[in-house]
Amino acid sequence: MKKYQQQKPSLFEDAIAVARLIPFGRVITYGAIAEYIGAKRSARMVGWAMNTCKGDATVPAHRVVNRVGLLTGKMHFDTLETMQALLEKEGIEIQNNQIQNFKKVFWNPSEEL
DNA sequence: GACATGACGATTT
DNA sequence: GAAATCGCCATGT
Repeated sequence: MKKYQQQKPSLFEDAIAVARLIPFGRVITYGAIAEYIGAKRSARMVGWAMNTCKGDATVPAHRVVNRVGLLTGKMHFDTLETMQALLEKEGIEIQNNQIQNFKKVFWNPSEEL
């Protein structure tokens, strides 16, 4: 069995849980998730969590980008265009692997959840 | 069992 | 103000 499925909620589970809550047409940063789950300095783990759950289609990892709106994790998808394509499908403008209206589409769980 | 690494971000020099 | 460094937790080797 996978270790991260432990009964005790870990940063990974929480990070994944938050990622699952990202509404359509919105994005969030690794740091925001980390901060929301109480692991401000663990933005890395959020990305790692996405990697572990990358086989899980219920986790919209494409809506998670780094703090500047850069699609840093696109290389972990099936193809390099998968992530951007999904985001554009949701009405998010992307240019040069970077979200343009990042501030507008940014989803703050503390305010909107 | 120990060492190195990984979708990042903030702090310090 | 820019560059270098630390922190964080889990996974893979």
